[in-house]
Amino acid sequence: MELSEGRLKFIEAWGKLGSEWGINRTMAQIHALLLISPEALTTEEIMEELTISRGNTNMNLRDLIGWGLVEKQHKSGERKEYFYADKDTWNIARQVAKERKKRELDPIIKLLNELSEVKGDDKDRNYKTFRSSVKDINKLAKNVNKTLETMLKAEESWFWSSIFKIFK
Amino acid sequence: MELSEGRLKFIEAWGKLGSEWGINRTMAQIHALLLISPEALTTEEIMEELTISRGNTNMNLRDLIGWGLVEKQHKSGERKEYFYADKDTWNIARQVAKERKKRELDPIIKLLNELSEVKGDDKDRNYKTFRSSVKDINKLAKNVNKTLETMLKAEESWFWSSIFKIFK
DNA sequence: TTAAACTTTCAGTAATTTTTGAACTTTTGA
DNA sequence: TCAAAAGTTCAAAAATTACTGAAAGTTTAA
Repeated sequence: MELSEGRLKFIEAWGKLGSEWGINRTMAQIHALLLISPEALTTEEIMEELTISRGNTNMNLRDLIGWGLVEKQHKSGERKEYFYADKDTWNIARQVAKERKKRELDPIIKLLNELSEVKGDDKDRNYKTFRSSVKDINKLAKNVNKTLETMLKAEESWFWSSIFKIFK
Repeated sequence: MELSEGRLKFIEAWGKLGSEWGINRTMAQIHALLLISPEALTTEEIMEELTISRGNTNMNLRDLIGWGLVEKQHKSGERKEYFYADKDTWNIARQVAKERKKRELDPIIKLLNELSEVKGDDKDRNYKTFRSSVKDINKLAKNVNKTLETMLKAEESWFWSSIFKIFK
């Protein structure tokens, strides 16, 4: 396979994977493009490479920066902004985990705690099942949460940092 | 909070969570409803509770069965089919991991292996970055894959089964 | 074999999400 | 201070995804 074909396939696959996990396809594609680009790119270059509009490019780049996956760079003597993606897979995974935890896990734990307080009749089977399901999911969510928190500050833990070395 | 309100919030939240992770909202809501229902429910009951059409209910139930999260039940003397969800959170997580691995991870690993074969000029910076990114992601994907495989047959491993007891 | 009870399918419609592009804002250098 | 170049915004359009409902299919019992 040629490089140019490989690049296209990579971008396409990364976009598809993103959309299967609730991430905007274009955003994932821009990320993919930056991942395989040695130098930082301009908005123009991204627009052209992926044939998408200026507005779309701009918005998705901001989102990627918001996710901590891409950073703006300025070259001295130039007005233009350049965009660069961190290529360390472990950092990428870390960032994504961190963001999704904040955006999704934290709110769901908050809700589950509220739902644990629901009052009802202990003889009501609906009530018993509700309580039991909420309790179990809550427990799982809290464990995942605790694990993520530990992972996200792995440096401090000899246990996790040795586990992670296996992955690196 | 009252039970009826809690049930609605739970269903809503599960649906939202699903959609954030690339799972059809209605499918997640049906799953949520079954999770908090002590008895298996009929199509009619689900339709009514969630105010969705028969066709929608039927298709999403099939998908849930396909994901291994819901099972059909038959009550003797009755024509109707009843649907029941496994309420063990660990089984749910397991099933989801198993299915997503099969549907998404396996194909991406296949592609990454192909992309590892891309030929090019070692002096080309684009080529070098491409190779390096593909290689790193491939490594991560394979490690995740191996870990999932181990987890999915956790019973056989004293190490993982003791880790999992923490989560249960 | 018929009919009632239930399930499945899918073309058309509706809802949601994403993208465009042109107007607007900001920055910079002359 | 101005105009060119770059960056941002967002209403409307396009694309995608999900849902409905009615017709077709299946199963069961008499």
